[in-house]
Amino acid sequence: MPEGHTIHRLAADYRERFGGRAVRVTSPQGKFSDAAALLDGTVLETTEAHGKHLFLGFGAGEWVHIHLGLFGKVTFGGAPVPPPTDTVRLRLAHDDAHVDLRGPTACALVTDPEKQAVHDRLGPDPLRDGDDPARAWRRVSRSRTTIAALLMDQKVIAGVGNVYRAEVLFRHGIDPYRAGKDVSETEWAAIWQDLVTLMREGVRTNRIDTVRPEHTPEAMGRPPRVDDHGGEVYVYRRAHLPCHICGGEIRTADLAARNLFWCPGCQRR
DNA sequence: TAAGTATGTTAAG
DNA sequence: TTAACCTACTTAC
Repeated sequence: MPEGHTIHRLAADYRERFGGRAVRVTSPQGKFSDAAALLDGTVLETTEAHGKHLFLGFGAGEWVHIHLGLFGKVTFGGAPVPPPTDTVRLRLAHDDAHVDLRGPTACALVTDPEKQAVHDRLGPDPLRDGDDPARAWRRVSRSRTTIAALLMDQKVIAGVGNVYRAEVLFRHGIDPYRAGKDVSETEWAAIWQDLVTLMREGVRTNRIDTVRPEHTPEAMGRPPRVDDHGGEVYVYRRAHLPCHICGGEIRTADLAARNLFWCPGCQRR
């Protein structure tokens, strides 16, 4: 379930479990077999995440560039290593553990310059120390595109997906259809800082929780949420349900082929 | 068994 | 704007 927090968490998990060790590299499904053969038996030196892109560094300028897309999944497991199922694109293993990658949009061996080209086309990432929100602000403040679309544009800001997009706009009371140029610099600074906090928490817990303590089901005497997407949220996938704060009906719409959710009562144009 | 859905992206028209 | 790609799970028939 991949937004940026998932990928940063994966970078840490791959590094912790396989970093600094020689690993067996295979591609049971076959689409990565040639590259897997080249890497087999070499040491995983480092890992890195930028937005939703994951890089596994095998030294000598050899990187595996992974993008999970909508369906990709990574599962870690221990030893003994079980026989792989036929959808495993990439398996790393050593004597104590293994990890399987299934269904990624991208899994390719790339060089340093090719990796750099990926960084160059991504905007600043709230989860990368030192990334500059002003770079994103320059684009947002000059754009007639909606803030909802801009938050999903990885060239503008890297790592935000459909859940963080909907939730951060709700938390700041901003209507998703407001144009970027009509968002104030103060509002943008607050959105960025909030994303830093929310996404760091997401890396820690491996899920997306955006509801403030005073609005949780327990605090408000509501029944627990039924939806199974993992975290506690205000509007994501809550179409036609009452808003936790104003009680009005949460709306949903298609925006650039993705589901948008917002509360017209709490979010202002 | 088939259809529908999902926290994503790219390329073609 | 649409289709294509990748997987797994749920629901309908």
